[in-house]
Amino acid sequence: MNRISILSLLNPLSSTDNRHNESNLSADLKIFESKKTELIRGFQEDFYLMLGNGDIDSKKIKCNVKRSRARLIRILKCKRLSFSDKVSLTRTSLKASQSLLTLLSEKGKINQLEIGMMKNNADEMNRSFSLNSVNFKILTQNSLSSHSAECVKNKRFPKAQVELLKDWYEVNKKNPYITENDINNIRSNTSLSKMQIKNWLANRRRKDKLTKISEEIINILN
Amino acid sequence: MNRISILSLLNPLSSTDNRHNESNLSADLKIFESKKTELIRGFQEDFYLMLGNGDIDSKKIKCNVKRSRARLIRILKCKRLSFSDKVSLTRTSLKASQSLLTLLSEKGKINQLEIGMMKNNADEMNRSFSLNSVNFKILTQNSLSSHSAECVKNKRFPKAQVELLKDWYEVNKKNPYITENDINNIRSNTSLSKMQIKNWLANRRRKDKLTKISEEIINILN
DNA sequence: ACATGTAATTCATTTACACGC
DNA sequence: TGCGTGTAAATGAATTACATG
Repeated sequence: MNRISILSLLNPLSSTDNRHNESNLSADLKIFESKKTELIRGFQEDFYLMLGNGDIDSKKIKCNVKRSRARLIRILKCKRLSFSDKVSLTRTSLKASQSLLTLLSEKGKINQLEIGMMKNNADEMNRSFSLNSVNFKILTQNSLSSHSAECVKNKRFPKAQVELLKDWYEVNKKNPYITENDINNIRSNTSLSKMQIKNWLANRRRKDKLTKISEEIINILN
Repeated sequence: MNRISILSLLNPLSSTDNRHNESNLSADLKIFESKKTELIRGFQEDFYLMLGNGDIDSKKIKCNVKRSRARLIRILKCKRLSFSDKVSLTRTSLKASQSLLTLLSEKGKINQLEIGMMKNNADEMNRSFSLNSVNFKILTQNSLSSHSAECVKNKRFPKAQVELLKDWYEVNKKNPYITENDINNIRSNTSLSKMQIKNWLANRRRKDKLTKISEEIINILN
């Protein structure tokens, strides 16, 4: 995922899409351009808000992300936009989010974050789009949420971190009880606490067990 | 799914499980028997309540089903019960529900109903058991719910009826617009109204369309 | 530290219905 | 009327957290 240039974000009118460089803009093209400007202006405002003075907590970030998401969805609802225009706007939005977050991170405003929509497999992407709305959300980490008193619990772990846990479980299926060593290993690669790793594994073992039991029940009932 | 005999339901003490016909009942066996009696007594009470005077509306049925479900779950929590005992009790419970509902139907108290748990494929059954609780619920039909002012909407269609709709859609995928004739055909085999069938198909067509669109987006974004 | 019960939350999906063509 | 589309409401499986023994 390429980042959008900070410059073009801060000055949306300087960012032009190559597809639309011809003169004699058609009516639809004008609409596209105005929507794109509207989109980027929104991000521009976000930039100033977020990069200004004052601390940022997970609640503010969450609000920001919700706003961005709502903005994109609202803009995509315009019937005059063609399909490929919508794709283009979605890409722009993603890039802008990514840039904003990266910048925040670089400025030391936040520690670790991920945008849920930047998923690396097509399956996930598919589901994101499946309801005709775009789900992109930010998953702030423990380090971040612990800053704020009214932090919003993020129930779901980041995809990549769950993958790590799954991998460990698959390898150690025969004896799925983790050692202190392996816990530290996972902790260093994730933002999960010791307790979270243990809970995850306990829940995972139970899941396996229940699956086995239900298979037995089915056999018996059949 | 065999029905339990009405006689044995109305007189729980006469119903004995073959497995437990030996004398010299062990302690665990006694527990099993007492739990089974408890279970059936519950249904017995339900029988009298439901078959007595007065009309039955969907709310009453829903209450009854909730109560039955809660009863079974409570009983299954007993740690002294072995796994196969639990299976046996679950079967008994299902049979009793089925019998109760059939009887109600035959008495003209209700028109059409189904117990959701009586699913015909293992996959569903698997999921029903997967959360360590037993989901059986009753799906009352339009004809039933229209009786009652405070009827509870049943959002989900019965599995089997959805299968019919899916079959029709698969066959007519090229031109998924149903004729009056086919609607009547489906109506005669289901409890669905004309509107419901049409809505279902409209929602189904949309689903297909969105899937195609999201695939395109993925291709473009990749 | 563990299994187990269960609360709280999230999410995709299912169904229903309104509006406009 | 039938249709596509937007969207509300409900459902239920799955995820995470925490308490108890």
